[in-house]
Amino acid sequence: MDHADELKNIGLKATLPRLKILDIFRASPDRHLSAEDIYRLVLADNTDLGLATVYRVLSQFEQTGLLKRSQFGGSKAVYELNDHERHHGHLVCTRTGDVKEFFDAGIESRLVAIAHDMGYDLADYTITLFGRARSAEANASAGAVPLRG
Amino acid sequence: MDHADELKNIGLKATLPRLKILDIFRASPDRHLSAEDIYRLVLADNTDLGLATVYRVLSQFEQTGLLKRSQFGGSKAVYELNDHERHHGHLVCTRTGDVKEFFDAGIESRLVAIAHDMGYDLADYTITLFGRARSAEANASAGAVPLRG
DNA sequence: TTTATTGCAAAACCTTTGCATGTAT
DNA sequence: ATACATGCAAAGGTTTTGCAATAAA
Repeated sequence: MDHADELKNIGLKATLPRLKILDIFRASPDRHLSAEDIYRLVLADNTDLGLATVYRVLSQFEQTGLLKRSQFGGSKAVYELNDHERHHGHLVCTRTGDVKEFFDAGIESRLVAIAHDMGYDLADYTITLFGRARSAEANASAGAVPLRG
Repeated sequence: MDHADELKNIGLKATLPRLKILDIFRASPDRHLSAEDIYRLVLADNTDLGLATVYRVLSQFEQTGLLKRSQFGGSKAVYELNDHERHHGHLVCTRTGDVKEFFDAGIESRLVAIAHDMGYDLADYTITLFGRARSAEANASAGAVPLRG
Protein backbone atom coordinates (compact mmCIF):
# COMPACT_ATOMS: atom_id res chain seq x y z
CA MET A 1 0.00 0.00 0.00
CA ASP A 2 1.48 3.32 -1.04
CA HIS A 3 0.95 6.74 0.47
CA ALA A 4 -1.92 7.57 -1.85
CA ASP A 5 -3.89 4.49 -0.83
CA GLU A 6 -3.03 5.15 2.77
CA LEU A 7 -4.72 8.52 2.54
CA LYS A 8 -7.75 7.15 0.73
CA ASN A 9 -8.15 4.50 3.40
CA ILE A 10 -8.61 7.15 6.02
CA GLY A 11 -11.13 8.95 3.84
CA LEU A 12 -8.95 11.71 2.43
CA LYS A 13 -8.28 12.44 -1.21
CA ALA A 14 -4.69 11.85 -2.22
CA THR A 15 -3.75 15.42 -2.98
CA LEU A 16 -0.29 16.77 -3.54
CA PRO A 17 -0.12 18.81 -0.31
CA ARG A 18 -1.17 15.81 1.75
CA LEU A 19 1.25 13.43 0.08
CA LYS A 20 4.05 15.95 0.42
CA ILE A 21 3.41 16.56 4.09
CA LEU A 22 3.31 12.85 4.78
CA ASP A 23 6.61 12.48 2.93
CA ILE A 24 8.14 15.25 4.99
CA PHE A 25 7.30 13.46 8.21
CA ARG A 26 8.55 10.11 6.93
CA ALA A 27 11.82 11.62 5.74
CA SER A 28 12.57 14.07 8.52
CA PRO A 29 15.37 13.27 10.98
CA ASP A 30 13.46 15.40 13.47
CA ARG A 31 10.23 13.67 14.39
CA HIS A 32 8.65 16.74 15.95
CA LEU A 33 7.65 19.40 13.45
CA SER A 34 5.60 22.57 13.70
CA ALA A 35 3.31 23.90 10.98
CA GLU A 36 5.92 26.49 10.14
CA ASP A 37 8.65 23.81 9.95
CA ILE A 38 6.60 21.82 7.49
CA TYR A 39 5.67 24.86 5.48
CA ARG A 40 9.35 25.74 5.06
CA LEU A 41 10.41 22.16 4.32
CA VAL A 42 7.79 21.75 1.63
CA LEU A 43 8.66 25.05 0.01
CA ALA A 44 12.36 24.13 0.11
CA ASP A 45 11.38 21.00 -1.78
CA ASN A 46 10.09 23.11 -4.66
CA THR A 47 6.46 22.44 -3.93
CA ASP A 48 4.25 25.48 -3.58
CA LEU A 49 1.54 25.42 -0.97
CA GLY A 50 -0.22 27.72 1.45
CA LEU A 51 0.35 27.80 5.17
CA ALA A 52 -3.40 27.51 5.72
CA THR A 53 -3.33 24.20 3.89
CA VAL A 54 -0.57 22.97 6.16
CA TYR A 55 -2.70 23.76 9.19
CA ARG A 56 -5.72 22.08 7.65
CA VAL A 57 -3.82 18.95 6.69
CA LEU A 58 -2.16 18.67 10.08
CA SER A 59 -5.50 18.97 11.74
CA GLN A 60 -7.01 16.28 9.52
CA PHE A 61 -4.05 13.99 10.04
CA GLU A 62 -4.40 14.41 13.75
CA GLN A 63 -8.12 13.65 13.71
CA THR A 64 -7.55 10.47 11.74
CA GLY A 65 -4.82 9.35 14.11
CA LEU A 66 -2.00 9.66 11.61
CA LEU A 67 -0.28 12.35 13.66
CA LYS A 68 -0.14 13.35 17.28
CA ARG A 69 -0.02 16.92 18.45
CA SER A 70 1.98 18.20 21.41
CA GLN A 71 3.01 21.50 22.90
CA PHE A 72 6.31 21.69 24.73
CA GLY A 73 6.09 24.84 26.77
CA GLY A 74 6.44 27.16 23.80
CA SER A 75 3.64 28.86 21.90
CA LYS A 76 3.57 26.68 18.82
CA ALA A 77 2.27 23.14 18.51
CA VAL A 78 4.38 20.32 17.11
CA TYR A 79 3.24 17.17 15.38
CA GLU A 80 4.81 13.73 15.15
CA LEU A 81 3.95 10.56 13.29
CA ASN A 82 1.75 8.27 15.30
CA ASP A 83 3.43 4.96 14.51
CA HIS A 84 1.10 3.23 16.91
CA GLU A 85 4.00 2.35 19.09
CA ARG A 86 3.70 2.78 22.79
CA HIS A 87 2.48 6.07 24.13
CA HIS A 88 5.64 7.88 25.15
CA GLY A 89 6.86 10.80 27.17
CA HIS A 90 9.07 13.60 25.88
CA LEU A 91 12.35 14.91 27.20
CA VAL A 92 13.08 18.43 26.00
CA CYS A 93 16.59 19.85 26.19
CA THR A 94 16.40 23.28 27.79
CA ARG A 95 19.46 24.41 25.86
CA THR A 96 18.88 23.16 22.34
CA GLY A 97 15.17 22.41 22.29
CA ASP A 98 15.95 18.89 21.11
CA VAL A 99 13.24 16.39 21.89
CA LYS A 100 13.84 12.78 22.86
CA GLU A 101 11.24 10.16 23.63
CA PHE A 102 10.99 7.53 26.32
CA PHE A 103 8.59 4.93 27.60
CA ASP A 104 8.23 3.53 31.08
CA ALA A 105 5.65 0.84 31.75
CA GLY A 106 5.72 1.43 35.50
CA ILE A 107 4.81 5.07 35.16
CA GLU A 108 2.03 4.36 32.73
CA SER A 109 0.34 1.78 34.94
CA ARG A 110 0.79 4.06 37.93
CA LEU A 111 -0.98 6.89 36.11
CA VAL A 112 -3.87 4.62 35.24
CA ALA A 113 -4.16 3.70 38.91
CA ILE A 114 -3.93 7.31 40.08
CA ALA A 115 -6.67 8.45 37.72
CA HIS A 116 -8.78 5.50 38.77
CA ASP A 117 -8.31 6.22 42.46
CA MET A 118 -9.41 9.79 41.88
CA GLY A 119 -12.59 8.62 40.19
CA TYR A 120 -11.55 8.91 36.56
CA ASP A 121 -10.90 6.64 33.62
CA LEU A 122 -7.63 7.68 32.06
CA ALA A 123 -8.19 8.60 28.42
CA ASP A 124 -4.84 10.16 27.58
CA TYR A 125 -1.83 11.70 29.23
CA THR A 126 1.24 13.76 28.50
CA ILE A 127 4.58 13.73 30.29
CA THR A 128 7.15 16.35 29.39
CA LEU A 129 10.55 16.46 31.01
CA PHE A 130 12.85 19.47 30.77
CA GLY A 131 16.53 18.92 31.37
CA ARG A 132 20.05 20.01 30.65
CA ALA A 133 22.20 17.53 28.77
CA ARG A 134 25.25 16.42 30.72
CA SER A 135 28.58 16.64 28.92
CA ALA A 136 29.07 12.92 28.49
CA GLU A 137 26.03 11.64 26.67
CA ALA A 138 25.63 8.63 28.93
CA ASN A 139 22.83 6.44 27.76
CA ALA A 140 22.98 3.36 29.96
CA SER A 141 19.40 2.42 30.60
CA ALA A 142 18.06 1.49 34.02
CA GLY A 143 14.83 0.11 32.65
CA ALA A 144 13.27 2.98 30.79
CA VAL A 145 13.25 2.65 27.04
CA PRO A 146 14.58 5.62 25.12
CA LEU A 147 12.55 5.06 21.98
CA ARG A 148 15.02 6.96 19.85
CA GLY A 149 18.55 8.27 20.23
CA MET B 1 3.12 39.80 57.13
CA ASP B 2 0.31 41.09 54.97
CA HIS B 3 -0.07 40.98 51.21
CA ALA B 4 1.52 44.38 50.71
CA ASP B 5 4.67 43.37 52.53
CA GLU B 6 4.67 40.10 50.71
CA LEU B 7 4.86 41.96 47.42
CA LYS B 8 7.56 44.32 48.65
CA ASN B 9 9.62 41.38 49.79
CA ILE B 10 9.76 40.05 46.28
CA GLY B 11 10.74 43.46 44.96
CA LEU B 12 7.38 44.65 43.64
CA LYS B 13 5.51 47.77 44.63
CA ALA B 14 2.28 47.07 46.45
CA THR B 15 -0.10 48.39 43.82
CA LEU B 16 -3.83 47.89 43.66
CA PRO B 17 -3.81 45.59 40.62
CA ARG B 18 -1.19 43.34 42.19
CA LEU B 19 -2.94 43.14 45.54
CA LYS B 20 -6.25 42.46 43.86
CA ILE B 21 -4.89 39.69 41.68
CA LEU B 22 -3.22 38.06 44.66
CA ASP B 23 -6.54 38.25 46.52
CA ILE B 24 -8.34 36.64 43.63
CA PHE B 25 -6.01 33.65 43.71
CA ARG B 26 -6.24 33.32 47.48
CA ALA B 27 -10.03 33.49 47.42
CA SER B 28 -10.82 31.47 44.33
CA PRO B 29 -12.29 27.99 44.71
CA ASP B 30 -10.71 27.18 41.38
CA ARG B 31 -6.94 27.18 41.75
CA HIS B 32 -6.25 27.33 38.03
CA LEU B 33 -7.08 30.66 36.45
CA SER B 34 -6.37 32.17 33.05
CA ALA B 35 -5.58 35.84 32.42
CA GLU B 36 -9.10 36.29 31.10
CA ASP B 37 -10.57 34.59 34.20
CA ILE B 38 -8.71 36.98 36.45
CA TYR B 39 -9.58 39.98 34.34
CA ARG B 40 -13.27 39.12 34.64
CA LEU B 41 -13.11 38.32 38.34
CA VAL B 42 -11.39 41.59 39.15
CA LEU B 43 -13.85 43.60 37.08
CA ALA B 44 -16.74 41.78 38.74
CA ASP B 45 -15.26 42.93 42.03
CA ASN B 46 -15.70 46.56 41.01
CA THR B 47 -12.05 47.17 40.43
CA ASP B 48 -11.10 48.62 37.09
CA LEU B 49 -7.92 47.40 35.43
CA GLY B 50 -6.54 46.65 32.01
CA LEU B 51 -6.04 43.21 30.60
CA ALA B 52 -2.46 44.13 29.71
CA THR B 53 -1.81 44.74 33.38
CA VAL B 54 -3.16 41.32 34.24
CA TYR B 55 -0.72 39.74 31.81
CA ARG B 56 2.15 41.83 33.17
CA VAL B 57 1.36 41.00 36.78
CA LEU B 58 0.93 37.29 36.06
CA SER B 59 4.25 37.27 34.31
CA GLN B 60 5.97 39.02 37.22
CA PHE B 61 4.33 36.74 39.75
CA GLU B 62 5.53 33.76 37.80
CA GLN B 63 9.08 35.06 37.59
CA THR B 64 9.21 35.63 41.31
CA GLY B 65 7.89 32.15 42.02
CA LEU B 66 4.58 33.31 43.43
CA LEU B 67 2.63 31.60 40.64
CA LYS B 68 3.15 28.68 38.34
CA ARG B 69 2.03 28.63 34.74
CA SER B 70 0.60 25.64 32.91
CA GLN B 71 -1.12 24.87 29.65
CA PHE B 72 -3.61 22.01 29.57
CA GLY B 73 -4.03 21.21 25.92
CA GLY B 74 -6.00 24.35 25.18
CA SER B 75 -4.67 27.59 23.75
CA LYS B 76 -4.65 29.71 26.87
CA ALA B 77 -2.27 29.49 29.80
CA VAL B 78 -3.49 29.04 33.37
CA TYR B 79 -1.79 30.10 36.57
CA GLU B 80 -1.95 28.68 40.05
CA LEU B 81 -0.54 29.73 43.40
CA ASN B 82 2.82 28.18 44.08
CA ASP B 83 2.36 27.21 47.70
CA HIS B 84 5.75 25.57 47.66
CA GLU B 85 4.16 22.26 48.21
CA ARG B 86 5.31 19.29 46.24
CA HIS B 87 5.50 19.55 42.49
CA HIS B 88 2.30 17.94 41.30
CA GLY B 89 0.63 16.53 38.25
CA HIS B 90 -2.74 17.59 36.89
CA LEU B 91 -5.78 15.53 36.05
CA VAL B 92 -8.10 17.31 33.63
CA CYS B 93 -11.71 16.19 33.21
CA THR B 94 -12.40 15.84 29.50
CA ARG B 95 -16.06 16.68 30.06
CA THR B 96 -16.00 19.64 32.40
CA GLY B 97 -12.45 20.91 32.14
CA ASP B 98 -12.13 20.62 35.92
CA VAL B 99 -8.56 20.27 37.12
CA LYS B 100 -7.46 18.15 40.05
CA GLU B 101 -3.96 17.73 41.37
CA PHE B 102 -2.00 14.72 42.54
CA PHE B 103 1.46 13.79 43.69
CA ASP B 104 3.24 10.47 43.45
CA ALA B 105 6.75 10.11 44.84
CA GLY B 106 7.47 6.98 42.84
CA ILE B 107 6.77 8.65 39.54
CA GLU B 108 8.86 11.64 40.42
CA SER B 109 11.93 9.62 41.33
CA ARG B 110 11.44 7.48 38.26
CA LEU B 111 11.43 10.56 36.04
CA VAL B 112 14.65 11.79 37.61
CA ALA B 113 16.21 8.40 36.87
CA ILE B 114 14.93 8.32 33.31
CA ALA B 115 16.30 11.76 32.52
CA HIS B 116 19.58 10.81 34.12
CA ASP B 117 19.82 7.59 32.15
CA MET B 118 19.26 9.52 28.95
CA GLY B 119 22.11 11.91 29.78
CA TYR B 120 20.13 14.76 31.27
CA ASP B 121 19.68 16.47 34.61
CA LEU B 122 15.98 16.89 35.20
CA ALA B 123 15.16 20.56 35.70
CA ASP B 124 11.39 20.47 35.56
CA TYR B 125 8.56 18.31 34.35
CA THR B 126 4.85 18.34 33.66
CA ILE B 127 2.36 15.50 33.84
CA THR B 128 -1.15 16.04 32.58
CA LEU B 129 -3.77 13.33 32.70
CA PHE B 130 -7.02 13.52 30.76
CA GLY B 131 -9.91 11.41 31.94
CA ARG B 132 -13.64 11.00 32.18
CA ALA B 133 -15.09 11.09 35.67
CA ARG B 134 -16.83 7.87 36.64
CA SER B 135 -20.34 8.20 38.05
CA ALA B 136 -19.41 7.35 41.63
CA GLU B 137 -16.73 9.78 42.68
CA ALA B 138 -14.64 7.10 44.35
CA ASN B 139 -11.66 8.58 46.05
CA ALA B 140 -10.04 5.67 47.87
CA SER B 141 -6.34 6.20 47.52
CA ALA B 142 -3.91 3.47 46.56
CA GLY B 143 -0.89 5.52 47.51
CA ALA B 144 -1.09 8.58 45.33
CA VAL B 145 -1.96 11.77 47.11
CA PRO B 146 -4.77 13.81 45.60
CA LEU B 147 -3.62 17.19 46.87
CA ARG B 148 -7.06 18.65 46.70
CA GLY B 149 -10.69 17.61 46.25
C1' DT C 1 -19.81 16.09 -12.87
C1' DT C 2 -19.82 16.24 -8.22
C1' DT C 3 -17.68 17.00 -4.02
C1' DA C 4 -13.64 17.79 -1.60
C1' DT C 5 -9.48 20.68 -1.42
C1' DT C 6 -6.65 24.58 -2.16
C1' DG C 7 -4.89 29.44 -1.90
C1' DC C 8 -5.29 33.86 -0.54
C1' DA C 9 -6.48 37.29 2.43
C1' DA C 10 -8.89 38.49 6.31
C1' DA C 11 -10.07 37.49 10.88
C1' DA C 12 -9.67 35.32 15.42
C1' DC C 13 -7.27 34.48 19.38
C1' DC C 14 -4.02 35.02 23.04
C1' DT C 15 -0.27 37.69 24.47
C1' DT C 16 3.23 41.43 24.36
C1' DT C 17 4.82 46.17 23.75
C1' DG C 18 5.24 51.54 23.10
C1' DC C 19 4.18 55.46 25.11
C1' DA C 20 2.07 58.98 27.75
C1' DT C 21 -0.06 59.25 32.29
C1' DG C 22 -0.37 58.13 37.02
C1' DT C 23 1.28 56.21 41.58
C1' DA C 24 4.13 54.05 45.36
C1' DT C 25 8.11 54.90 47.84
C1' DA D 1 11.48 63.50 43.23
C1' DT D 2 12.21 59.37 41.16
C1' DA D 3 11.63 55.14 39.51
C1' DC D 4 8.30 52.03 38.62
C1' DA D 5 3.38 50.69 37.20
C1' DT D 6 -0.68 51.44 34.64
C1' DG D 7 -4.00 51.92 30.66
C1' DC D 8 -4.88 52.17 26.12
C1' DA D 9 -4.26 51.01 21.67
C1' DA D 10 -1.47 49.01 18.46
C1' DA D 11 1.26 45.14 17.05
C1' DG D 12 2.94 40.27 17.50
C1' DG D 13 2.75 35.34 16.71
C1' DT D 14 0.00 31.32 15.87
C1' DT D 15 -4.03 29.32 14.11
C1' DT D 16 -8.67 29.44 11.85
C1' DT D 17 -12.08 30.70 8.38
C1' DG D 18 -14.79 32.68 4.09
C1' DC D 19 -14.85 32.28 -0.47
C1' DA D 20 -13.78 31.82 -5.24
C1' DA D 21 -10.83 28.92 -8.01
C1' DT D 22 -9.08 24.14 -8.68
C1' DA D 23 -8.32 19.28 -8.65
C1' DA D 24 -9.53 14.45 -7.27
C1' DA D 25 -12.96 10.95 -7.65
